[in-house]
Amino acid sequence: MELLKIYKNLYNYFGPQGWWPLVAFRAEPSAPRGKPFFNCDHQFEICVGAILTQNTAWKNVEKAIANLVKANLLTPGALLRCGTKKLQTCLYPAGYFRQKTKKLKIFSKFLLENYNGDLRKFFNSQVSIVRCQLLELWGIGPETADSMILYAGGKPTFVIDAYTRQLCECFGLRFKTYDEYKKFFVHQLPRRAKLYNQYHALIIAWGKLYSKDKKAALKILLL
DNA sequence: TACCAGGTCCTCG
DNA sequence: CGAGGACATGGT
Repeated sequence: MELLKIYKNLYNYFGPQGWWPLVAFRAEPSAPRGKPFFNCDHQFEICVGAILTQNTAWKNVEKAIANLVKANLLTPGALLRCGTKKLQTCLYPAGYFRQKTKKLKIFSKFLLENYNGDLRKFFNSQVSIVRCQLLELWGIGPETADSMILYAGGKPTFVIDAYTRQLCECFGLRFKTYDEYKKFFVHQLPRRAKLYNQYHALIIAWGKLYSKDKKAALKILLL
């Protein structure tokens, strides 16, 4: 299973994937040197999206984020101050709305208390520390933490999700833990955020196809 | 009508 | 540890 070759096959088929699908703020089209440009607001939206999309279709997450925007709640301070009932109503379409309300509150509180709500400051800390801090928070597991670090922080951390495991499974590969999957990928790929970002996004595109048309999806891998 | 979607936490053996 | 269940809505 040659990961770079698979990457190329996926890239050739699906083409370059967009940056994290922002709802409230569009990413700047004229980013310098192809680097994604985002500010604190983008970063926070990405983190919120990462939590809301846990085991949930992105379509439903979009509705919830749109509600947050309309209610002017897309900052750590506003989320923390917002009443639980009101926040639950906003998050309702994303499912697990009681749990997710709690998760967003806890995450916002953490950011405010430790980084004054400044996402840039947070992600500029050492990656291993950022990851540990995220994992200590209730409601944030390894995938959500890595998504935040990669997509909001722009740091090279490979994200493993259900589709990634599914792809490995196609090659008869199965590991026990999240970290074992991660090692398998990072040991074989150049350590670059851009690559990790595209690769993960491509795997998602592939996974969605796979769920509809296994044959077509398998064919792409084996080109 | 069931089953699943870019997981995580809790409980029980 | 590891399996099994709970959490919840919306699309197919």
